[in-house]
Amino acid sequence: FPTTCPECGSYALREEGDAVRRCTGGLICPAQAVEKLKHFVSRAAFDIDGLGAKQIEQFYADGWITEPAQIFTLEARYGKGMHQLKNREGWGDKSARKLFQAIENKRTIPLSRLLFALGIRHVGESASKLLARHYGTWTAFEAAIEAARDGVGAAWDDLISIDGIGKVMAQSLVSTFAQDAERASIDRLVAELDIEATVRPDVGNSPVAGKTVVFTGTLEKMTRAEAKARAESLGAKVSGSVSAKTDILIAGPGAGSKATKATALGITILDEDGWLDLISDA
DNA sequence: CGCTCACGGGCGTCACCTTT
DNA sequence: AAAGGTGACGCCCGTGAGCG
Repeated sequence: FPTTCPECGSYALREEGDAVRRCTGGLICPAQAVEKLKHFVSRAAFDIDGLGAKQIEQFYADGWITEPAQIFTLEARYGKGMHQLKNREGWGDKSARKLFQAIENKRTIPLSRLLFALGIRHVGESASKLLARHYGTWTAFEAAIEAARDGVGAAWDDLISIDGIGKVMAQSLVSTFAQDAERASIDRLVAELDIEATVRPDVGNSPVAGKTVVFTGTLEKMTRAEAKARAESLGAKVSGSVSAKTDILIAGPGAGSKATKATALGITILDEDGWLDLISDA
């Protein structure tokens, strides 16, 4: 990407000696803006079919999409007329229609995905789920972050009381929402969306409630994402790495170092069927 | 029909945040 | 301070859609 940031004259990240400095240009930094957009459409975020890193770079370069909210106004702006999407090189009528449909499909989005998609420092997929579960709705979340702005008081204490959220992450959230330009961009996005509230899972008599589980290898009866969602809905914590705190490793064919480590640590290892048996009563 | 790209599935590393 | 875990990488592969 040829353009450099007018603030730092460089790309989003640069190294100075041992330190990695982060451009503070925010939204006026093209390198950051395009990376944020790529993150926005990535798998665990909005996951819009037909809109990947490559397309984002092109749309950004042409000024068609410069911030997330503009994804949702793309059809209104380029669905018809002289300069419409289906006339672009590499695009035909079919792919254009599919993209517009894929975008419409994601206009309704779970709160946790939206939070992750915002690309706030330190707030990844896991932290986004914690926040969504804690606050439930966008309205509640937004109000809480604003109320926590000064880093003191009940809202701040409540925020850092969430298991897995510390001061660094809390500060990152608060300062993002305190930046006017950033905040305005988020508001424009939210205005385009229908955000689904998060319901706390009813753990009930789940055999795996409170257990930490790790998946490795290939699952044959479900996808990773399905398996993870199922485990979480049963109150299990799904981690990506094996440690002494792991309760169960579910290992499919092709399992590698995680299975070795789990064996060394004496952790219960189940195959996919064993896992399905375990959770079948729940 | 060849090519490019999206996409899903996987592996591992490592800095660094949170918890103990 | 160490342990535990997350987040963000980079890398691999195979498959399938669809443009040209």
